[in-house]
Amino acid sequence: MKDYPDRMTPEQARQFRDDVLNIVSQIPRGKVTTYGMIAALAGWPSHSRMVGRTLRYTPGAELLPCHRVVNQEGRTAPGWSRHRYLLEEEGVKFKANGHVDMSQYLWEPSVNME
DNA sequence: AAATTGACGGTTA
DNA sequence: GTAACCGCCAATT
Repeated sequence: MKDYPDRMTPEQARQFRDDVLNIVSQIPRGKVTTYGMIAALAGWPSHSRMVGRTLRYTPGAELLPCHRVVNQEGRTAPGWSRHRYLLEEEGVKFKANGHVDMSQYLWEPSVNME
């Protein structure tokens, strides 16, 4: 059963975009979060791909700590070599398999939004 | 309108 | 660890 609309209204799309950018900007230094987490916080679970899309194609995402967003596996973004470097610069350690140690660096989002 | 494409998530082998 | 699928959904072809 889909508990979501078939298609986002432009208004919802705008809201979603704003929420995503807002959430990303709140990730503390040295911590990371996941695409799915952000999507859920924005009120649209299962829109994890849209989060990545937003970060990739939204001009100004470079001003945000978008490097603190990784997938749930702890892997860095494909085709973005700097990603890992930027995280290591903040003290985030990577496991031997090249993934972020999520159990240690995953950001526990604060519940005070809306 | 149908198929393909992703800065994804999850399961199975 | 890798690889192959499947589900997801807006954008693109």
